Amino acid sequence: MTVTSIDTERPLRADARRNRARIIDAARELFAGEQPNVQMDDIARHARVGVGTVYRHFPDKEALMGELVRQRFELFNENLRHALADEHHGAFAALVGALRANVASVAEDAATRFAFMSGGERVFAHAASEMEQFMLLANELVGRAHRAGQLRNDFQASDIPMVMCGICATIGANKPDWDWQHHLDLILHGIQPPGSPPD
Amino acid sequence: MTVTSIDTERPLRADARRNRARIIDAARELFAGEQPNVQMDDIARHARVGVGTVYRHFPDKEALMGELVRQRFELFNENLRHALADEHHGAFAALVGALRANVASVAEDAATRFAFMSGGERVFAHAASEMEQFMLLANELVGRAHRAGQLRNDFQASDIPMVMCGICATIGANKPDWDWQHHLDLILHGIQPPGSPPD
DNA sequence: GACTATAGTGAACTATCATTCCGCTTGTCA
DNA sequence: TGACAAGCGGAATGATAGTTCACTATAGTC
Repeated sequence: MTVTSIDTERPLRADARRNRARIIDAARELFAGEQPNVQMDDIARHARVGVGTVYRHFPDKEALMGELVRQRFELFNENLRHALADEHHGAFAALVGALRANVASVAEDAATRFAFMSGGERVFAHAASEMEQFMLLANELVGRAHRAGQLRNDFQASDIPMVMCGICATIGANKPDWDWQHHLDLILHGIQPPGSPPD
Repeated sequence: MTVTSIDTERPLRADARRNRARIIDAARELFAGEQPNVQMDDIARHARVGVGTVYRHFPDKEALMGELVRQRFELFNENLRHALADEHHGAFAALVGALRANVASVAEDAATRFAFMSGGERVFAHAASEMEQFMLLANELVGRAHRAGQLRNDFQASDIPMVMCGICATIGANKPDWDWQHHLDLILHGIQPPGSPPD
């Protein structure tokens, strides 16, 4: 929980702040799109900015992708917190809801999918603290479902990113007859305890 | 089922036949290894052959990878045929056995994993007939398990490559605390009908 | 309005790899 | 054992894409 930014450092100039946001938005949009290979020049052009400006804000491509991943993990964490706050449904339903939301979220973010699939240590490093938070929340959610007897004994919090990685691959393969919702459903069935009632 | 090779074409010269095999072996070994980016030069060097020789045998890198994928699918198909021939176990157990064998097989073949994950139409095209065969066998195996009431209604043969793709991603991510056997187990639990007895 | 630190620009540079090309080598067969 | 088609080698080529840098522009401040 250490704040790495020095408090004495000046705030960004107005135009720089604006451009930084545009770059991130452009990158997000392009990574959400069809083409698998998003290039720095593309991002710069789409943000209506020179490549040099992109490099002023991010030391390299991985850092930019890392920021996208970081922001995505913030969304993931919101989903997990929302599930933890849910009093109306059971512990398992809350977990399922969070997983569905996360998978839907990553479905529109090729950068994060890429990070999941490639191991991408460098990329993940930028999001280290959000990922740490993610695992804490996931542990909490999984623990609750276990205590309620609604989860297979051998399912752990660390299985969540693994399973998400698998579904990222299915999404990214972009095969018309591969239904990643269905893939997720199979897994959600699989993580219930043996002999669970039909759903 | 069309044979594209012309029967009148000459057999390869002895040295060429030997080199072709060495290239394929070298490629297989390198793709089985650690490094994610296998280059044509690497393959040539590892096969103790010039790059030009690699290109004499395969028009491009995708064709070489395609051959690896084709051979891997031959192994997959053997696994499926073996499962279909199995009289001693139930239909579900046979399916499970085949899936386990296939996943174990793909675990040592980054080229095929890559093909699964990237969609890789060009690569898969080389293995079209083996894949067709694969789907036929998979259909047969899945149909049998369905008829025995041992499989979720919504699980189809086309889910098999999808699920394998997901596990390929888990394997390829190469994270120490991600256990792809466990990933497969979760899915195998998930494809049983609701309310199945504990296993 | 002038000053200057901060920011922006994009052509040029660089690294990485797949792929080609052509002179040389070697199986094969009469 | 010659002839020569088939095969080989690997430096050179080309394409792609990330990154740099010398220069220009401008927001913030007095």
